[in-house]
Amino acid sequence: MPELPETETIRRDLVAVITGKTIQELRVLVPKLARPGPEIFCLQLKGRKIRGLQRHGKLLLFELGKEVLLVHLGMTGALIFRSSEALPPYTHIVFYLDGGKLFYADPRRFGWLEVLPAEALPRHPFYASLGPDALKVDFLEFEKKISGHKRRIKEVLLDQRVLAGLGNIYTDEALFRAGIHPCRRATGLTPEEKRRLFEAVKTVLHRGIELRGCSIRNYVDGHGNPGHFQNELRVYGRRGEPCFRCGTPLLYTRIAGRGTTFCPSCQR
DNA sequence: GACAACCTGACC
DNA sequence: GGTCAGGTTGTC
Repeated sequence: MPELPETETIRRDLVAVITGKTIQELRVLVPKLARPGPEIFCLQLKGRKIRGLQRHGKLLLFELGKEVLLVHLGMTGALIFRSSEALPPYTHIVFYLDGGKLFYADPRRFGWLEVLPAEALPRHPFYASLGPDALKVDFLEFEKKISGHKRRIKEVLLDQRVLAGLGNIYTDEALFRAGIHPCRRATGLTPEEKRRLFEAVKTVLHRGIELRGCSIRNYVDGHGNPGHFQNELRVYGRRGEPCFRCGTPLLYTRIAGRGTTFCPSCQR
């Protein structure tokens, strides 16, 4: 579900309503999602004040003073703030704050939440493996990170160790806008193509945030409402349909285990 | 690299 | 019944 723009939309929604609030009580309904385990999870979080909410790639970081809470939304995770009791479907964890509730809902349960001491964050295996945030890199760093890989460019863009935040939708959309075939080797991209790709990545991510995320299936923002980027998709989910630019039927293939849609004529 | 695994649901 | 799905990890 959530790539960088969806995660950022949720972050902005939540910052406005939970900053300064205290976790008074919590309920864990699906133990395996609460790391390192449900007991420690509750013990460490109860009574903590939410000082801030950061994001790195697709990862959310709740700043709680001595502790930090990491939340990865996986494929279908959602964080929904409500003042009413109404439990969203597939709610697995509930945070009772002073003035509202924060629900973690996730039909497929691929997401996870983990509490750890703030000083241990730099050694956290997942956090430490992440490359720079895709929205924050400048061109020089972008070029440095994606160059030198023999792999196909789509694989490289999806690799969170290279850049953090791009997922399947925004990768396909960026490659289309840059006019680059997803099977091209990263090594073989010309400086001009890298520049176009950099600009395309920034454009789709910013536009995704502007439209509050892409709700094709499950995604909802921090208040449970869908986003609108799905109305601006040019290739993702359009296999077999005519390219908006040249009319050629869009092709579908599989790269790094992910469905990939592209225009064989516009993307070279 | 390709593929299965973790899960549940939607769609043909 | 089979296929596919905004992610990540671990195995041949």
